[in-house]
Amino acid sequence: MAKRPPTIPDSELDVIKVLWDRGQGTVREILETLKAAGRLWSYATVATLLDRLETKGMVTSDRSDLAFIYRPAVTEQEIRQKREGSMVEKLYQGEPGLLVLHLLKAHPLDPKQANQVRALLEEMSKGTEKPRGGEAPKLS
Amino acid sequence: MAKRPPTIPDSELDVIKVLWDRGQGTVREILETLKAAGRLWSYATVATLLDRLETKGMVTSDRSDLAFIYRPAVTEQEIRQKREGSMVEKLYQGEPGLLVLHLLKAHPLDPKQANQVRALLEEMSKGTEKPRGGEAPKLS
DNA sequence: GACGGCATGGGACAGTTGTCTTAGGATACA
DNA sequence: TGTATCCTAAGACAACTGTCCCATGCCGTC
Repeated sequence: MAKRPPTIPDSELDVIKVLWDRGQGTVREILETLKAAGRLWSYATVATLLDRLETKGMVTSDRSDLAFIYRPAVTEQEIRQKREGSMVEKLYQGEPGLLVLHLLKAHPLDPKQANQVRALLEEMSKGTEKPRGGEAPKLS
Repeated sequence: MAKRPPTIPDSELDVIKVLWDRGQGTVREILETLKAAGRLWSYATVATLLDRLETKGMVTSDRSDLAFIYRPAVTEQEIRQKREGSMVEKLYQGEPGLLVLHLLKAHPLDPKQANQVRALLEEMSKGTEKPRGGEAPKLS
């Protein structure tokens, strides 16, 4: 039956995002933050989601006097990476370039971002022009 | 209870992708195509997935002498669009540009695609060169 | 006109997600 | 010390996913 690898469904994502933002938090703090953002969940719901995140190893908790304090155990970058990866693989034949193209066509960028993208491309092509420029493309 | 809006989970995606490729197909044809691609499912599994896709309105079927013939009722573009949209919203604060940037940083494009992207940007900026400053900075 | 195939319809079943209720322990303030 | 609070633990429950089994029906062939 090979358990499926752990994923972060949307509701859990909402929760861990709060942790990414604030660094840590108790159930109640997270609940309030979410409430402020329009996500009106019950206390128990948030607790359950944190629990599930913990069993998946996505957050850690440690007990303080009063309540458990949760902290993210994975970074937003990692999750983005993973999601992008699976999206590219599933819908773009494993070609990130296709996704980029598709995104650009579907939603024109505002000029500032367009420039950032251009700059990035510039830099990349510089790096690749005379290959082996020592990319260090590690950026997790 | 508010039924959740219909989504296409991964396994169904695998099935509808075959339909996008070949235009249409019977259960058996799809099964064989998938098998060739390494997805070894039972006949019943494929049938179930098609069934679910149909109740979601993602494919249509019509009976021929022998077997049902299925056809996609949504395009790959639409699904991509939807997935991109929710990804951008959930992980990139609704800013497609951020996703693009992130993708480029994480996976350097091969030169050909880089050029395509550049060209696209060029074209876009031509269209938007002296735009109205009104970006519509709507981001909830 | 009985048999072997392939098809459909229906259901099964465990694991995941979305959300919450409730019971029971610790805290805290009157 | 009693009562209001807040916390955790446990688990409920329906919908969705991933995968399949089986009963029953149509069809062509021997």
